[in-house]
Amino acid sequence: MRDEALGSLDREHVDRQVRLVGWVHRARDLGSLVFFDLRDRTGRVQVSFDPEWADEETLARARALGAEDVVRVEGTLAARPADAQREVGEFEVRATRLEVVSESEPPPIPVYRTPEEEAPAEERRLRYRYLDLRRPEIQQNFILRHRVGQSVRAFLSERGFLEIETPLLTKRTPEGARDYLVPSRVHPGEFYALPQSPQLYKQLLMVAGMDRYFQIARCLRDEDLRADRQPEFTQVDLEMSFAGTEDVLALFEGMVGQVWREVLDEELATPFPRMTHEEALRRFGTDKPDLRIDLEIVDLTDLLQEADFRVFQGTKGTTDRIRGMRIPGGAALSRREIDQLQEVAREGGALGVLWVKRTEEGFSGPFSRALTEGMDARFQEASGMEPGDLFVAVVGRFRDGQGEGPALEPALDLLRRHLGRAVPDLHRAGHGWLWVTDFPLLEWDPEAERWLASHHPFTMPHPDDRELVSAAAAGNDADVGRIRSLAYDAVYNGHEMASGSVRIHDSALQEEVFRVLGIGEEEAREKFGFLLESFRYGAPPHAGIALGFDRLVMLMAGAPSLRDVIAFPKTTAARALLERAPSEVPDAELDTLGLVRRRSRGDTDPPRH
RNA sequence: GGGGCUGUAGCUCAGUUGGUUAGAGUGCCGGACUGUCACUCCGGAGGUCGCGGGUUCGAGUCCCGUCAGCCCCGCCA
Repeated sequence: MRDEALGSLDREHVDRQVRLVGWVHRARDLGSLVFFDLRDRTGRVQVSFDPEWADEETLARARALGAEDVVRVEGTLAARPADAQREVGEFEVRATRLEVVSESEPPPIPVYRTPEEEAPAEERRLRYRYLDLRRPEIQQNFILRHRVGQSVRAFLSERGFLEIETPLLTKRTPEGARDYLVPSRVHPGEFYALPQSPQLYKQLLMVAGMDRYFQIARCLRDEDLRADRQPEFTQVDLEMSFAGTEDVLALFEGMVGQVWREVLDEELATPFPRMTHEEALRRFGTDKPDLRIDLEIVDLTDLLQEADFRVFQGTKGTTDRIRGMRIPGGAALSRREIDQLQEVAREGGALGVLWVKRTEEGFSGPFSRALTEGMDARFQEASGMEPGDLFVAVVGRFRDGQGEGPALEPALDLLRRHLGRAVPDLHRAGHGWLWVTDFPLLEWDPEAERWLASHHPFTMPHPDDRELVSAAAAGNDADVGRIRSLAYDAVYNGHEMASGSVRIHDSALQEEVFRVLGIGEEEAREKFGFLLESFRYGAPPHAGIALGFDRLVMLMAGAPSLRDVIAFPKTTAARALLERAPSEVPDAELDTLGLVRRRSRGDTDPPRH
């Protein structure tokens, strides 16, 4: 049908006959002259009709063209004058033939937009997704996505990883996110679950001797959505035998490094910086710090609780802390901007934020009263405050303290990110990759009133904390919260991008961890008996990681939402607007599945659109 | 489950203190136009003001409910 894709046209084709196909992007009808831009995924080229080379019938057909018609043209490729190459590029086709291959009704949402025109409402874009996806800008995202995927595949294949698919119809996940359930027709009343991740299968593949596995795997979780969360998403999932933390981290850095080199043509600095979970919380207030922001938390409790200032003195004899940040250049913030910080701090669970400015005249602001003579010099030394700086502090309970109620790390995290945006020069460009290691093995779930695995129940405890595990398994849970694990996260620009761990491959240790988790023998056998059983027959030590593929592509593409890098995404309410899912099914079908429909009260009609 | 924002022509939006026939740009239809590239110019059609109820002499505008989309909290081992 065609000689070339539009993006393949080059100087070699000038003065030659070409046959091209594509969509009518935008038409300009000048009477005897007609121009339009022909578009396909690879590019755009102007097609021109002039009585000099086109007959009247062809001209008439060109005048009748509408946006998004699919057409085939034949003509001579011509170079265009350099001063006229705006928009449509270097070449034009002087068309002698024009054939409408497939006519388009006026599209409900435009594919071509002027630079100033806002994009159609997202609802419209999703309803007519096949039109939305024709937009060259969004096609770029999918080209990028493809290239990242290919780069990852090649990298892992070259290093001996086998790509192996794992089941979509599987068993319920006992903990964690809500499962999507699929009723079994053959076994009425029983359900498959769609996998939240291939976690158990990839460990079984290690026991199966596959040595190194990867999969660009779909994962499904029935949880509420966000801009960076979809119910079905894709992970680059991998697992390696006879490997520990260092092997996984080095491999991952190599993989991301190759992606950056091949797709973005940039060299990433490796190895990535590392910090422990404890350090990340202490210095940045979060387990996924954005290292591009040049702000760091300091603890000034010992100094400031000696000041003549009631809020500070109130921390004496408690485990409450006074922590804050020096904001270089922050004194330039307006009163209104500083007032806004109260809101930010409250959002993070603090009662408010105390602040002090240092100007050439000295300290000013709410806690300057605490900085009496002597104290001011010590504060300045401890904080490093220069003229023009601002210091913000919150007072209360932090994670490392005792007592009830929310901890204040999130308040400092929010303040840090807010101020990183608000104050000029605190936010560096670049790629802030980093490893966070030694996550706690368990975290307390106040609702369930028990300890839950913070990564998953098969995570290897940190070797230095083995005794704490044994103690906790024996019933002494005083230090349960302090047990660290061999779990690690890769963080990129403040986003959690990948998460993994060294796994337990020893039945005795696994049983101990289950006991700490309050999972009985019976329960463990019922829930993951098949995995535990496999460990009895020679399980290799193994470790792995999973990378959020959509999220990585989103950030690489500079897209504001996962929806811009997933071809057919769901709405915030987990609906598919194009094909209209979920939808009701006839009672007969439910009957086959052994299901009975029960409607909520007052809900008498199927959802409309 | 909770909070916030949005919903007016195919699309993007304006619409004052509640007041006559709800507007603009673009797209669409018709006409003119020999180098456009956001072509230009002339004319025309096009409205369930998301939906339901209420207040009012009168509602796009005020109130209540509801649906949908988006952002956030909870949730996401």
